[in-house]
Amino acid sequence: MSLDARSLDHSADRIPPKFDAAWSLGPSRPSPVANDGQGRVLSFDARHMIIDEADPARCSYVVLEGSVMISKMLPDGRRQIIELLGPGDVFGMTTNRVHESAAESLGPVRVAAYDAAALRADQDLQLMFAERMKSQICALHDHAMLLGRKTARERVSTFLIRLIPGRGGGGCTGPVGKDACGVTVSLTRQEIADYLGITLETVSRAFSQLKREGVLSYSRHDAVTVTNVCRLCRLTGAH
Amino acid sequence: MSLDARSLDHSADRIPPKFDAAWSLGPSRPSPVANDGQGRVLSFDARHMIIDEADPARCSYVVLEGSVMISKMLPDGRRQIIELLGPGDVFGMTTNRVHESAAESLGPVRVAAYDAAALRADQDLQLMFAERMKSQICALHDHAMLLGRKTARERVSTFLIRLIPGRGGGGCTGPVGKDACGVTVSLTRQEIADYLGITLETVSRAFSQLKREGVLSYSRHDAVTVTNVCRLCRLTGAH
DNA sequence: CGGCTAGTTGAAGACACTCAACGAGCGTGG
DNA sequence: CCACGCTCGTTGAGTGTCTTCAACTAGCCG
Repeated sequence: MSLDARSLDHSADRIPPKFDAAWSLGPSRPSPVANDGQGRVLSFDARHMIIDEADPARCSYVVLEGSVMISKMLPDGRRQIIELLGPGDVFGMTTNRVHESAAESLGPVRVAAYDAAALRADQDLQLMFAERMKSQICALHDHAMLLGRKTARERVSTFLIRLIPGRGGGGCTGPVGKDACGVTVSLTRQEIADYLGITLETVSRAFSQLKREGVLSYSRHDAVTVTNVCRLCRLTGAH
Repeated sequence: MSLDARSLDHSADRIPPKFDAAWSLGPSRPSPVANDGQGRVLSFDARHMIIDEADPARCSYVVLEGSVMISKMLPDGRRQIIELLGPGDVFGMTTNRVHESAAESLGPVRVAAYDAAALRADQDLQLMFAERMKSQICALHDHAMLLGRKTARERVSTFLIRLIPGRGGGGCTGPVGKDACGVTVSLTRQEIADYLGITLETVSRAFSQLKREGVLSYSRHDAVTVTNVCRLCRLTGAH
């Protein structure tokens, strides 16, 4: 069994949006987004700030390849990672003059940037943005539930389930044969913590506990095997 | 000084979206949304379920008048209120066959319902939906920060500041003369708690503490005077 | 090998939760 | 009219989960 989720065949446009695990993948296939030349294509290395908080708002972006994380900071340094985005997802939209959240590449990434004029001119592009915003709003709703009401253990379980394409969601088919699955965790413990609204120690403890209980196994930090997906699913609080 | 925020002159389309306090108002002015007859206008009493979780997805909605709250439940009964919406805001969009969150009227409310075909046919409507989704995504980002990283006291302070139009946000002008303001709290303590991701007791304690410290004063539960808006603002964690 | 980063684990403490009692306000009905 | 029940809010006491602080380990690179 592969430890690398990227070997699984699923494209961003077929997965129900709120369980889209595209951002968990390593180097990813090009997104289905048509780029008719109006959008400037930009490439960034890993951990590069694409948008800083309070940057003047010039463009909206589409992720073409790779993963992007959206975050916000409080003046005293507390950080919240708001969204984890994969190919097809959009970011940088604002009704304000400035961006209200930062965007950073998780790995090497390619994005397309569209200024307001380009967007206004292309109706297909507008529709695509609208569709994506809908799915991302669903994901944000789910995440608000996680942040507001779930325990640390449930948060970490939910996080891990989201890494497994097609599982844990409404359209989950249930276990198919041996119910194990390998996933690549491309975030540090600190980043997972900032995403889940807990501390890195709590994340670490939750991982260790799940490992001790036989739900997970791993030797490398970033290559985790979920031994029993259904059991993990029952720990998310959603079922 | 009035205890009723509705007396203040501000329309939904001029307020920066993430600090839009339209949902804090009582009976509200009609929204600027053009209703060209394609959308069915629906009216509901207070505390009426407009959408149940897992309802088949038929329409997208625009709030015309009144306030709507969007929420999700876990199977064990834990609830999270995800969004509080006012005139101009949209809800019910989904890429799925079913709605993934519930919508309930806070007071008497009028909404316009558009099915997919109506939306596809009207480009202005699409644009309006897209613009609103942008602002609501910003609000969801802000709220994720609140839920993930703020203390109970900061959450309640943020909640109260959001009730005050034009204050607490980026475009905050600072105190103008005597820095007091009356607001109408049209949610129960339980609802505030479910919105802020804490318990009703914690909400109550936070209110009491702020009152004891002289930041707030109130005799009725739903009519609160913020005695010193700037001081409250400094308690939100955002400044 | 030393220094650095990332992760794990332990001990102690704080913040919010749970459970419970009590009080205020309101509508109903005797 | 007042008693009653009901809902909603407040407050207290005790508990628990998660945080904080700190020590320690593993892996990596010069």
